[in-house]
Amino acid sequence: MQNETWQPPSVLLTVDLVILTLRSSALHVLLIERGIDPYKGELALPGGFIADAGEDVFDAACRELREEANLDATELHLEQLGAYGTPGRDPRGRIVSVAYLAIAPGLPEPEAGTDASAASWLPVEEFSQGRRQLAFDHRQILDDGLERARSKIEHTSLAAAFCDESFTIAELQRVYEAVWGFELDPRNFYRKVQAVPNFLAPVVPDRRITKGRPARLFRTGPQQILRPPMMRPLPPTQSEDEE
Amino acid sequence: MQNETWQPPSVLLTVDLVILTLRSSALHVLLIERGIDPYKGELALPGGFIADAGEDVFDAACRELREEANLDATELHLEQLGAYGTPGRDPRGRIVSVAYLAIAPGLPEPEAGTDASAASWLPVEEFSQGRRQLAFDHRQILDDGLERARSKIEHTSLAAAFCDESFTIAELQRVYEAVWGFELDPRNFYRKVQAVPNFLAPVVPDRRITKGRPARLFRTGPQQILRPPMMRPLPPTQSEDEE
DNA sequence: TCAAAAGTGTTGATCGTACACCCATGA
DNA sequence: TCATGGGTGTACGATCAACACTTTTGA
Repeated sequence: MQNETWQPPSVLLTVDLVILTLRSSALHVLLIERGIDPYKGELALPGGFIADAGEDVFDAACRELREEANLDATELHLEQLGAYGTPGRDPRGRIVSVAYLAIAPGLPEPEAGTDASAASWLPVEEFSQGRRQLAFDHRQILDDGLERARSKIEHTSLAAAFCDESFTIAELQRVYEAVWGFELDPRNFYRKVQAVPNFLAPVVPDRRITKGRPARLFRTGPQQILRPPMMRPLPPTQSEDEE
Repeated sequence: MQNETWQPPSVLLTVDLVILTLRSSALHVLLIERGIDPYKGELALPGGFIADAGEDVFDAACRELREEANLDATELHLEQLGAYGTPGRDPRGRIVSVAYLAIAPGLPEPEAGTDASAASWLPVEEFSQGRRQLAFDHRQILDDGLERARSKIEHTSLAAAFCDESFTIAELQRVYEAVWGFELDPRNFYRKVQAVPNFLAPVVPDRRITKGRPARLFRTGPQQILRPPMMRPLPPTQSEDEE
C-alpha cells in the first residue's frame, strides 16, 4: 500500500478505430499512411489523442471518425473493443489506447483535400496471414476487431450495419460471406434469416433494378439478439480422433 | 487538428476487478467496503491506481488481485472487460478505469488481518434487479462482467475456470446453472458436454466420496472453443407473434 | 423466350429434449 | 436393501444441409 504523499502516475490517452466496410463484396478496413514519426510512412489505424481532459472517450472516437474518415458516428455502428496499455507499445512514452470497432455501409473513396485524404480502404485479406504489417500494435487491434465482427454477426443483428437502411437478403448474405470467408447456400440463408423472429422487417415500396427477379427489401427489426444464431460453418477441423 | 505547441492531456489510470466464484452453488462476486472517500462505507469492486508509469495494465490487475483479494493470477482466469472513461465517473478527477473479469474456483472467506480483510463475497443475486447499489459506475461494470461470463460459457470452456483442476460433470453443471440461473437436465447435460470433442479429458485416479455412485473426474482438454456451443435456454420470450 | 436472380418444396441426417431405466456406492 | 446420485437407451419433434424446382423480372 502506498504512503500518503504518493501520487498516482498519469498516462496519455488515445483512441484508435477499426473501421470496416464492404466494397465489391470484400471486407475492407480504413487505414491511414502516417505523415509523421513514429512509424512515418507506414500504415496505421485512424485515431489520435483525446482533445482535452474533459472529453469522453466515446466522444473522442466519434470525433476521430469525423476528422479522419469523414464519417458520421450517428449513422454507423460504433462499439468499444478494449484498452491496449502495454508499456512500450508507443515509442513516444506511456500511451494507453482505447480501441473502437466501427462498421459502415459501402462508401465512396475518402475525398482528397480533406483530413481524410491520407486514408484509404484496404482489403483485410491483405493482412490476414501476417502478409502486411501495421504501425504500433495496430495489427493486434485489427485482428481483435475482425474476430469481434466475425463473432458478433453470429448472434446479433450486427451484419445489417454493413448494409444501407433497406437491403435485400442477398445483400445481407454477401456480408456474412465476406466477414466469414465462407460461401453460403442462398436458399437456406434466405429462410434462415427470415425464421429469426423480429430480425428483419419488410419494407414495401421502392424495389431496385437488378438483372433477374427483383428482391424484396427489408430493414432491421427490433430484435438485436438472434435466436437461433447464424452459425458459421467450421473451418476444416482435423480433430476427428475421438471414439 | 492541433497546433504544434499543443500537448495531449493526461489522465489517471485505475484497474477494477469483477471477481466471480461459486459458493454453495450460487454465483458470488468479491466486493470491498470502501474505507476512504469518495463513497466511504459503500461497496465497490476491488481495484486501484496503477503503481507507476511503467506498470503494464494487465500486471496491475494481477497485483490488485493479490493485494485486495489474496488471489494468485496464475491460478485463475483473467481477461479484460474494457475501459470506462466517462468524465465525472470519479469525483476526484479524470480517471479512466480498465476493468477485468476474474473467475476463480470456490474459495474460503478472505482472511482477516490482510489487505483483503475488508473484502467479502456477496451473492450476485442481490444486485440483479438494481436492488443494491455500488460505488462509482461499478454497477455497470459488474453487469458487463456478468453478461460476459454468461455469454462466454456458452461457446468457450470458461465454465471450467469456476471448478478445481479436476471436477465432475455434475459440478460443471452447477456452474452453468448458477451463472445462467436455469436448471438443466443432468442426463442431457452429461452427454452434451462429453459430445464436444476435446473439451473434457478423463482423469483416472482419486475419485471423491459422495452419497451415491462415485462420479468420473475430468479436467479441461485442449479445446477452448465449444462446437457445438452449450446454448442457454431462452428466457420467457413473449414475442410469439409471427405467422 | 432466354438468362438471371428470387423464392419454395422436399428429403434424409442430425440435434435437442424429455423421460424411462439401469448402475454403483454408502449407510 | 434402500436411498442417492451417476450414467445409458430411446423416441419424437425441431432443425439443418443439399438440391430440384418454380416464379418474376430485364433484355
